[in-house]
Amino acid sequence: MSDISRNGGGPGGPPGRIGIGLELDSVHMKILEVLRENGRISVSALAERVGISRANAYTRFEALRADGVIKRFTAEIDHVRTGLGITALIFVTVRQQMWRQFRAELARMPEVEYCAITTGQHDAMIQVRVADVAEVHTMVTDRLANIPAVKATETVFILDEVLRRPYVLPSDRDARANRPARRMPQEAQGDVPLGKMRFVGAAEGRAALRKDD
Amino acid sequence: MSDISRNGGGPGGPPGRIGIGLELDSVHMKILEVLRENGRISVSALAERVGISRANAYTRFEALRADGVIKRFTAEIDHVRTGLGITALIFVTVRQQMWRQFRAELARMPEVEYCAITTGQHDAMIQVRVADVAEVHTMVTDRLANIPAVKATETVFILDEVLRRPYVLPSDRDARANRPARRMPQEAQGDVPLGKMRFVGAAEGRAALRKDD
DNA sequence: GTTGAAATTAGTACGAA
DNA sequence: TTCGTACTAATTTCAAC
Repeated sequence: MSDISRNGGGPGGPPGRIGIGLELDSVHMKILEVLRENGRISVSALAERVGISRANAYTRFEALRADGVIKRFTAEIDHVRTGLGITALIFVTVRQQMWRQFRAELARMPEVEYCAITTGQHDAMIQVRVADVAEVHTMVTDRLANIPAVKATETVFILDEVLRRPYVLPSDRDARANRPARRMPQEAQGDVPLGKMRFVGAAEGRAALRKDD
Repeated sequence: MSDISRNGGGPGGPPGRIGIGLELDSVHMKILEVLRENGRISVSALAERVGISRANAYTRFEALRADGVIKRFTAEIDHVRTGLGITALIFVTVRQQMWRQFRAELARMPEVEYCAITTGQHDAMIQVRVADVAEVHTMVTDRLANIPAVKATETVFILDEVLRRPYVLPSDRDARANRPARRMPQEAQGDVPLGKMRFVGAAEGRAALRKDD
């Protein structure tokens, strides 16, 4: 239970100050802005682009790393070029109180790139990358369906990945034209059909069962 | 139209050889394996871990970059720590022949981290990161719903991100116990209810409308 | 494709503002 | 805290093999 409970639970408190870690100021954010675009930039060049001294850049860089704000540095690669040109999303309905088993099985599936627990009709969404559509078929029928924790699945293919930002920062939002003021935060959490929108609420009591089966 | 049409369209041809770029051998793959875990490793250290000379590592590293196999280096950061602790998935139904407009509007939404065009009930899935649930509400009702290209949306919240691998490589799959042989690749593309599985096919003719509205 | 040596740059330590 | 500088270690580049 990382996201909603820790930050979305209460409307109070400014964003950016969660937990006991270091406070993030605008300089930290600038550093992150540079590093998301170029994760291999030298600390010297980073200091120059952010407008601080090298020593300061080293200190802050290390602090961000040590504090877990920066989780890791990675390379984005072209999956088609490596032979994994097929991407699929598999929405999984998990049997209650079998989450632990589901997680354990996930760890044994290397073709799974991403897995998130969601509200709505299904319980989890996993993203897989494989070489051809037959492998998706095999994966869903032979591997996923054989996990007792899996009650049902629904698969869709990704035809194109239109956009992938390294990650989003609060500063991006501020750069936008209309900064929306917060309003009625409670209403948005239930089933609220508003015009074209449709929110899908979580099943009863599921939220409490996430981390520990 | 990047993924399915280029690799999944025909069953022939070995994976890993798509397009006219450089051929990727096992050494290239080893390099990618290292770089996905540590995007900031020096080329010298990389050479040592892969078991090749420095000069060779530099050549291959540069080739992978120039050829686009490595698209960029980035930092993975803790979104909760930066104040964007709420993650939501918005499934969008797009009005036919308005894809170009939809893409243009997406580019103007900095809170969108990822967008993929999918088969199935909806046309696209976008992932957004914001500070609180109210912002999701505002975004869907005020911004997305006002785009003429958007016919309908369905929103779910991400309660927990269980797993995020930097990316998947074919070598991961080979490390698995049971390597599945390909079989009936055609059947997997349609609506084939098989036991617990349910494939959701694409709407008619939508595949052809992806890149160019 | 590899090795080794020169030039450059990165990382560290420490005193001053 | 942050900056500036000097010092040490490592990396990158480039040459010959």
